[in-house]
Amino acid sequence: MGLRELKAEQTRAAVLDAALDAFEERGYDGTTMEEIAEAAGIGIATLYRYFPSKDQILLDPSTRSIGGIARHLEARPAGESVSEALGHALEEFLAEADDDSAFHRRLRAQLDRAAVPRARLWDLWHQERALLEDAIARRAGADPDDLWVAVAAHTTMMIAEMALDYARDGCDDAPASEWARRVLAFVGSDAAVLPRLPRG
Amino acid sequence: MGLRELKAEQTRAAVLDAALDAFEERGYDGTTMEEIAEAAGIGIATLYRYFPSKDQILLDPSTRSIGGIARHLEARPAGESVSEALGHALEEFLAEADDDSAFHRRLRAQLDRAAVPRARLWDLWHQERALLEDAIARRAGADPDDLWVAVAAHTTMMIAEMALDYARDGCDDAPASEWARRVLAFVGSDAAVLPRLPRG
DNA sequence: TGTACATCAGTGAACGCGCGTTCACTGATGTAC
DNA sequence: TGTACATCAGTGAACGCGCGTTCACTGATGTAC
Repeated sequence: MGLRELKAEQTRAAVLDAALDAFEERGYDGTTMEEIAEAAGIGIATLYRYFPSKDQILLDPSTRSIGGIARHLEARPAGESVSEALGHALEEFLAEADDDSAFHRRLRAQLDRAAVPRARLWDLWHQERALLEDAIARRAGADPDDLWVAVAAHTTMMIAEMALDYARDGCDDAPASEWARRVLAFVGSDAAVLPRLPRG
Repeated sequence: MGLRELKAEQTRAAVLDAALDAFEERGYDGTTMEEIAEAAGIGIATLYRYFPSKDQILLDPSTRSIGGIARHLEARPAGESVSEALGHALEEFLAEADDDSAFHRRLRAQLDRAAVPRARLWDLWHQERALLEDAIARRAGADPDDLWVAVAAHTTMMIAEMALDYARDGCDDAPASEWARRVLAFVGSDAAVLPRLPRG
């Protein structure tokens, strides 16, 4: 890595640091791009060179990790069934989240508080699910439009989302993968409480 | 209803009409509040008197119908099990959506295209789910923080979301309740493809 | 039924604000020879 | 190793834009008597 790239990385990190501090202190909407630039020690034009919009500052790590579950699924050995491979992919994805730095968690907390970035994050989750559907269909040799494929992807993402939520805010310190196990115990068992539609 | 309220309703409807036309023609971001006001035949200050922000124009019907599933659940007879009552509540909620006017569908299509309103809509879904959790817990006499309650609410909302999505964009003209049945066949059966976590 | 007053929708111009863009430029870093 | 040139990060001021707010005001509708 040349000196230029090194300095660019440093500048990028300085912006993230400055922005996070400012957001935590004054909130996302209460912080201007000018203030972020000043705190990061760069000019406003430079800031926009690194991040094309304010929300991209918060979304930077999320954007980089898009497609994670699908990639994990594709990396699983061919011998595993779809369920097994999906379980391992989910496990690995959640383990990554558990390993996330405190910095990532702080970013994520700010993400949840600001409407526009949150909308973008949801868009990313939607993309993640679409990628997962493709990966499931490929592994199963099924049509990506098969309903069971969509259901499998939706369910997996729902479990992932609940596991991450509870690992972050839940009542004990269990890691996300443990929460996924607990959730799954209620989804996949005979004791599951599902809506029972009338006139079956 | 007095003359004042009547005129207010008319004005509100005129704004929604004008805004929807404009959004469909030039997009949400490509339409200014001034243009909407002019097309609705009112002043800009009046427009802000009716809708405190641009996104609230698109969210108006969604905001009014918040808490629908939970209300349906609470209206079910006490004799029904949680699963049965949840099934009926879901069915009734989806039937309402199927009955929605073409106008509502057009609004919803624009909602899906604009980031900020979409974020607000997701917030509303989140609230809807929280209300449903409370309603489920009350009916079952359970603690609202029980994990099975959250799982039941999440799953129900997931099914509702998928059913509405497929009813809107799906490959055939089946109503949302029919799509819910199809989805449920993959969630609640032995054939369900769920992630199987390792080291159970 | 009429009168006097209260209430409130409607008005449009002016404004503050911050996002994101653009510009012509400087100077540091990288590279070719 | 030095020189000449290319590349590109960084700059800051100025700007366009549209959202949402505020203001003092008009006039229609509602109500008390």
